Amino acid sequence: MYIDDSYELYKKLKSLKLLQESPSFWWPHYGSFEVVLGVILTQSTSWKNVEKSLVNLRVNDLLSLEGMSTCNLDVLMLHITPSGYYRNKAKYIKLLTQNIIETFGDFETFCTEVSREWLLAQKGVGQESADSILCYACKRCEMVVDSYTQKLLNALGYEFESYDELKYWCENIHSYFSDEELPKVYAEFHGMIVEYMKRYSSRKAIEIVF
DNA sequence: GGCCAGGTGTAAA
DNA sequence: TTTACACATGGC
Repeated sequence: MYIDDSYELYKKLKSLKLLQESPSFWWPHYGSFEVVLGVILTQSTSWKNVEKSLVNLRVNDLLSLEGMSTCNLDVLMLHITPSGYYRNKAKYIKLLTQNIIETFGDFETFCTEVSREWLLAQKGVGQESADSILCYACKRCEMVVDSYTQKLLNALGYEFESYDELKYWCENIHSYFSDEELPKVYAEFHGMIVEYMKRYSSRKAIEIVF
């Protein structure tokens, strides 16, 4: 099957009913501070391992901006050990949360005022993490693309030079939706791509559905 | 036992 | 500006 544009891909994935009907728009606790932590923790790491870390942080009452920014670094490393790269990730989380408080004061202000450039200037936050935070924590109008997106579109015959090129191809669906529904559409679009690839591409079978 | 996961920073070419 | 490598755990 040939896919003309991102809207067709979106509709196709939508018809597969890959996401559970829930108000969370794929990322658990969409729109909350917890998403920021998940974004860092899940870098090159399975979500199962991230959940272990999030449980550790939750039972120790550390799932807040203040809790994270003031937490002892060694304690933080211990809690997030299951997610791998724990030394780097602990440092990045601590710095990021401290900078959020220093620059924006609280999470709500952060969500409305933070820019992509500000996020990209933070250690441990690359393009995908910046967009993930904007899309899933701040409910902004930013599409996340990742290696799954890349692989899927390559399999469908597309080639992209850069992250941005791929992102803009995906964001082309914007003309089919209102500004109000767009953040959720992007959130769900990326979520559907990930779920699709996890299910069908694990070996070689992209053609199963397309 | 090897490979991969909801990537990023850094150093060297 | 690109490429190579380090960072690390747990599931399959």
